Amino acid sequence: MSNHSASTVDAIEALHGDRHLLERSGTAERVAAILRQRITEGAFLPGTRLSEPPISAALGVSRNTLREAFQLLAHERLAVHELNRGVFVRELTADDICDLYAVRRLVECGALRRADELVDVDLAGVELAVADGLSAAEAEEWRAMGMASIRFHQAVADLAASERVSSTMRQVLAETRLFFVLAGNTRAFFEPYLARHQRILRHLERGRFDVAEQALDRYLRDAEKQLLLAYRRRRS
Amino acid sequence: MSNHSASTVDAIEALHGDRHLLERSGTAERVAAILRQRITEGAFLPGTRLSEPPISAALGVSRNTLREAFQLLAHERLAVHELNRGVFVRELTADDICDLYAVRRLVECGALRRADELVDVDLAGVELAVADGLSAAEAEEWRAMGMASIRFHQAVADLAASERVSSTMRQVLAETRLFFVLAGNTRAFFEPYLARHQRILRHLERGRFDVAEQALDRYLRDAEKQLLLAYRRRRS
DNA sequence: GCATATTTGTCCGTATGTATA
DNA sequence: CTATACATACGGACAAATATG
Repeated sequence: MSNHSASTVDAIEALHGDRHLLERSGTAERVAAILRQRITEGAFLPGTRLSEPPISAALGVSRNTLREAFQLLAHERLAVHELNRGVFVRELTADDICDLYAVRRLVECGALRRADELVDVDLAGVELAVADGLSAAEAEEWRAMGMASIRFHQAVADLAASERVSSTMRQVLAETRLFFVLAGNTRAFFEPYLARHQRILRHLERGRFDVAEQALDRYLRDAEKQLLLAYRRRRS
Repeated sequence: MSNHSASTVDAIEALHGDRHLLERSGTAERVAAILRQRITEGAFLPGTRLSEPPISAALGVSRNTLREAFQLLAHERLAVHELNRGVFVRELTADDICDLYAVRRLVECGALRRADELVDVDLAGVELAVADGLSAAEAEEWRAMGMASIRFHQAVADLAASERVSSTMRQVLAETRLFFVLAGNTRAFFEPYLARHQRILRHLERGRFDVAEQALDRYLRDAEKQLLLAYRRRRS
């Protein structure tokens, strides 16, 4: 037997999905990556102004390149740009939550429908994401589990085997991360979804894409409700 | 020899006439708007390098601002950015056509499905786009008719009443315009779709969103086939 | 409501690295 | 291999808009 386990092979295989991260190597993209992480970690809270002078000084880049990075974040909707006022970390409204989940239902369920009419569908990415979610749950690493959940949904969208569908999904999921800081990256928020990930995967493995689609649709509607609840609770 | 053909030089020269569009706020976006139009008109052909020095000189903006505009175009996929090489007008492959139409089926049909579960759906936008298409056809303005067709599909996506769905559709349709220059903005290309726009609208007006969705799906599959044909013909 | 300080928007000059003839 | 053209990134400058006391 080879010293590469099945999951290792899968992990290497799944790296193909990360190739889009390597294509960019400009400074602006690297700066954007740093800020992106800080924002999704909650270090820069929603509404915070991202001021040019201190940040460019702190990161050691010029204002010009920093502004390019800001533009990338604004395009991802993680930040908003107000003319002559600067860029701010996006503040979410209840409407944003509804809108975002409407798009996710449209794209993710649509991806499954599209995958259903393809001849060759590779479920390795989905299986890996579910396995990672289980490991994270056993280790009680709730933040890692949130990331595994993100990967699950990205993998589902990737089943459509369309570069543009995957790219749209990446954009939408980047925004979804903003909700996680809202929900606090807690166990109570993520754990209930583990079983549903597994159930959807089982449907897919049996080739029942239509059943999987319905399960995914219900899943997303429930997640939306729960997030709206957390949102209102925080507001009061 | 430079990779700027004589017609490319002419296209850059003609930019001097666009300087009057630069008067309002958001210079980078205004520059992007000009280049966007020039690209979709076919003034800058696919594969053309968008060189910083001549364009910034012709439009009277700095290279910094121009680079911001390039980034916007790259994000819309109208241009591609290659590190340390510059930005080029996107060259389309047959795979791009298939991928693009797969996304359009997913988004547009998904939007109709979403609209079906909304209580209040306003068809005014769709009706207007169809009417404009008819006027353009009677006046035999085939380029105007292409624009009306774009508006029709955007209006269909807007029925989902989701800011993000509409935004995704705008992105996809911007790319679709690249195909029009490929198909040559001709009567033969656009005219057959007029009747189908009307038929889809009639289904919507009768509240038969499911029937409209099927008609739209067939419409998009046919359009894809025709475009692939035009693509291969041009290649030979 | 006004004067001041800060910040953004935009431009320029330049040094360095990279690709191509 | 060299030379040229170009993109990348920096730092400084100034006007205009905005925020602050």
